[in-house]
Amino acid sequence: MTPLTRPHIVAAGLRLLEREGVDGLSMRKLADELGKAPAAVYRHVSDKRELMSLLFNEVSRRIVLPDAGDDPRTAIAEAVQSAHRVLEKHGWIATEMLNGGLLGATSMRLSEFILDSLVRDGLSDAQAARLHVAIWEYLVGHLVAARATAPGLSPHPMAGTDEDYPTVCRVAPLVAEMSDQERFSAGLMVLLDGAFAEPRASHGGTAACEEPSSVSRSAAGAVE
Amino acid sequence: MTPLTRPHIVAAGLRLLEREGVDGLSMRKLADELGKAPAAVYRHVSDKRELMSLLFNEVSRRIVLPDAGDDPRTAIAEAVQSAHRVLEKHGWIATEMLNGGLLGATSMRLSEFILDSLVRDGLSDAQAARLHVAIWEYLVGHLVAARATAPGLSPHPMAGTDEDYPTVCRVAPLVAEMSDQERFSAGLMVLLDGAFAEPRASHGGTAACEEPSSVSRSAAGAVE
DNA sequence: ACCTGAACACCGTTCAAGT
DNA sequence: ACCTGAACACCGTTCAAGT
Repeated sequence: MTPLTRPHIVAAGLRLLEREGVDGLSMRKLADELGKAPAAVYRHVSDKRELMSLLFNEVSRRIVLPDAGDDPRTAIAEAVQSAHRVLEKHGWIATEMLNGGLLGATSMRLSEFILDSLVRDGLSDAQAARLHVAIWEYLVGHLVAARATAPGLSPHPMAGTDEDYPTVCRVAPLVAEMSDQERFSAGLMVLLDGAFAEPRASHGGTAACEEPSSVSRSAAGAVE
Repeated sequence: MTPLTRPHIVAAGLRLLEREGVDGLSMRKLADELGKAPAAVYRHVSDKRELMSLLFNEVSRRIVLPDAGDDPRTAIAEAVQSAHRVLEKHGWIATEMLNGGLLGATSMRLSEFILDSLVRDGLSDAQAARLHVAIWEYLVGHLVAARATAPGLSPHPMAGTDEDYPTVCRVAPLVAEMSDQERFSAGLMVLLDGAFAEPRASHGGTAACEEPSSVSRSAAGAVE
């Protein structure tokens, strides 16, 4: 009836994703959801890959960046944690992250924010670049790992773990007790601890240990 | 002719993966490679998911752990870098990491090694658990991100980046100059810097900054 | 036991043809 | 311009039947 538009397609895609999960989203079902023939979608979207990219962009638009002016360490922590909260709700993002193109448009906002904060704080371009990549990769890895460990997807029951891997067995319950948020924040804090312990390119003094290590806890607490 | 065995299947799977990539590996093509009907494979392997799990295990067997006795920071760096080198060669591992089960059997060796090293060094179980998860997630994230950024998969050419994201544009070339190994090591070192700057549960003194920060470089150099 | 043939219920994508 | 019908070249998985 009414002609198809990209916004319609994106909305229907997200609806389908929410209702049936990643495996429930096919070009055919999408067309069905829109009341059209499968081929009709291809007039407006060149590819399934492009479709997923549009969906990712729509979701990542909801990442909120804190006001500039905060201490850069806290600001970065808040921004990345916001990204985590937004993306974590959509399991399919981890799945589609591998197809490339997802790292495109909207996530640039986050990248710019992180890099800018780091450079403002006195890191060299090279240091900032390295750290930014590390943070991004950690976020991606956490999303993927959380997905792989998700209930119902637990790895095959493994034999003889107790004798062969005593430390793993002793420590594993501790990890299970932590919420996903806690796990993510803990790792992010270690990463930021490492980054902000590095010597600055040009700042106050030589200052390798300029902040007490309790900052890691307070920065985490500010967001929770 | 000769009856099928799981080792035969695994070997054929890896052959196919190497020759044609992830998309070239289907149950049907695998059966073809083995000279059997598609259904024959299901006598020996219950699932495609189980097949992928077997393949992952075969590959991750090649991860080499350093001799115990080294300084734990260096030991962990070497072990994780070995894992990186082994897994990085197989792009399909990132793709299949999401299906769960992959984190099962063989990768336990690496986990046990990391956790044991950390606990021996004086970290509490809880600290070790958190850090181990962070390291693992960083490794996964790097593999996935490297895959997504791989040549030929570059994100859609984005419009107007230069004005909207000046820092990203200035810094991006610096990242492109780094090899994959360098990128990975840089992030890993930041992570370990953060971890080993944390206060120990029970060790020598209070010792928050017990090592000079140049260690981050030397640990990386020891492996290259 | 081990395997085959044939089918079921799907995919993404294309393309001539319709309005 | 926008859409449909029908097809092409695939998937993973199952199951009765063969040897």
